[in-house]
Amino acid sequence: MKLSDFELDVMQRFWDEGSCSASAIHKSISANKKVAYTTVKTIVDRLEEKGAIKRERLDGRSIVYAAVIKKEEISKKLLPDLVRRFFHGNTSHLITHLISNDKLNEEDITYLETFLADRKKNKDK
Amino acid sequence: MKLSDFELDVMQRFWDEGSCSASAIHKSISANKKVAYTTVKTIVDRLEEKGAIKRERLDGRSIVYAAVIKKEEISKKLLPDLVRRFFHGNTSHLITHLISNDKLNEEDITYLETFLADRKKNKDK
DNA sequence: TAGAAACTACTACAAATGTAGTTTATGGAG
DNA sequence: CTCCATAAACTACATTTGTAGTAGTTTCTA
Repeated sequence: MKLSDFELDVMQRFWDEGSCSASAIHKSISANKKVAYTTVKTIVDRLEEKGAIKRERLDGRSIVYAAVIKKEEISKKLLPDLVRRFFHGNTSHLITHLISNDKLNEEDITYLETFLADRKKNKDK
Repeated sequence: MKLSDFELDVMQRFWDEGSCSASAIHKSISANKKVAYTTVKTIVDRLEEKGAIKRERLDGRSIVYAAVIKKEEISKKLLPDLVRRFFHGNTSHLITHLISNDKLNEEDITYLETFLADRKKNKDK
């Protein structure tokens, strides 16, 4: 399933906040960028056509939709593409890039070290 | 600068192999998917219009183009978006996701540990 | 040197995307 | 019970993207 940027922004709301109506999505998105309600509704309609969300119930006249596809289904497609394109298919290179460029704080680093250590331990089992 | 998927695939060649002609790009891409030469040429033309590449010289009748924008310029835009969308803006989450899901081998893990250790050392200086 | 091969420039077009207006129906406030 | 704000449904349209054909031009090659 291929989703456009705007469609992804809308899915974000379903993934983060669960089921909601088109107007709820519109309110949420309006906080960041000016966009007409009907624009958002169009995207919601397209997501429904694509089978990314489905009608769950009614709240007054409002249709409450729920996500059908999971965030992971999308990221599992996007990540390998990105790694291939920008890091020669080598995940380690992406990781070191992230560590170098994304100003991780000490806490993050420690967390990662622990994570790596744990992973090694579990691997041995 | 926003580039489409196909445009990115073409840029890939410039980034990896340096300056080249439309037919060289076509040959390279043809190895993976069947596509007409003129299709590739159209993408190359669009990349030139966008200012992503420029004419460098001629090789017989062939125009040899060179990348203008750097890979980093693009990935520096895409990565934060991806992290925001799929990992709540938390880079560490993306990293642990990559470590967990992308079957890194022992070598990769060791490399990362070393990388983290070095980074810590340099930070102290 | 004449024709083939290959390359550029230009044109075309359907599908996807971002954006929003118009029409119609209705839940709910007073 | 009536009216209106609001939501759904439908329509519209410019731009971008993927895809490729055609026409014209230039370098080789036999």
